[in-house]
Amino acid sequence: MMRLSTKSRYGARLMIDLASHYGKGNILLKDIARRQEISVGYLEHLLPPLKAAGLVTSGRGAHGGYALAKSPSKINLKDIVETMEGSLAPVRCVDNPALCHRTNYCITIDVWKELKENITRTLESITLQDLLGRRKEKLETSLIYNI
Amino acid sequence: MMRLSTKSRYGARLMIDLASHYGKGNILLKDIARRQEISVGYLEHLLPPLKAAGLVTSGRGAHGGYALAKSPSKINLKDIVETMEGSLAPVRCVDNPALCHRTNYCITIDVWKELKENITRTLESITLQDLLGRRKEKLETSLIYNI
DNA sequence: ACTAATCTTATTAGATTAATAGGAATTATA
DNA sequence: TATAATTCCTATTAATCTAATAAGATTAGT
Repeated sequence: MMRLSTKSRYGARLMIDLASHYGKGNILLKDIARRQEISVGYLEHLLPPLKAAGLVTSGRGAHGGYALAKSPSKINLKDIVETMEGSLAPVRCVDNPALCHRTNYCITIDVWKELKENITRTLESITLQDLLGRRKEKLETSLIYNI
Repeated sequence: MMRLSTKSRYGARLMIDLASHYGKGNILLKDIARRQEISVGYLEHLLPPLKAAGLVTSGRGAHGGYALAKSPSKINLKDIVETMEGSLAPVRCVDNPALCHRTNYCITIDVWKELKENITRTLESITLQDLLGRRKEKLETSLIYNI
């Protein structure tokens, strides 16, 4: 069904949460879990790859927790989704043409490549900073209309 | 992993095959299966939804087979992939916001909507006719360079 | 030492996907 | 009208992937 895994969905929310506390030191998984309604145990799976990708830093023990490794304006959704999914290719052969012996005369592979590039560009164009701005906006309009 | 199912991949190849025989009457699954290296049994699963979507017509019994319901220039990849996948939404809540109680203040849902629209536009822009043209081109350049 | 946190690995259950199999229904034609 | 060739339909299986939990090891401040 060409669906993002929950790793990506939760990963995005996790990173937005970290972004909204950027500059305030290490943030506890426990607190993120409460705010985002995701179990600590599940969050624990999301962080190692994000750390390996250089998107977050961590500290262990007391005063431990997580923080963004760089400013929210320097991290975009492509960074996050790509590390969570492993690849943005909608079809395996796009990353590894050797998988299919038809690659040489197959035209659909070119289309799937275009689709991947398009998805990549779209996600690249949205930074965590943008998302914080959007949230503020959404919150304000919902306050106006929902009270 | 945000992958297209093989239904979409095979569906695209099936439809290109039909497009390349457009106007020549009904085409046998047996022949498509041979040319595309897909089992007849599997192809049989792909066709009912394509037929329901008004993209192909079929005839049973002797002289039976399948044909495009309209010209290759009038069918695009969005038509095909959407009927094969059921939806192009990368996240369920995009099609059905009621699934998640956070929809009202969630910002990521807006991003996933944008992603869906982007994927839709990309696939819409490529018709079966375009793909036939590309194949011709690819074949010619491969003849030049691979002999 | 104690406590609170991240880190690591294993396991389970569930959902989805891919593919096959077998037979029913249909239709031109000999 | 029998036959052969085809689409159509339903069930089943096997494999893969995903989501989520659990339990303990490691680390670091107090």
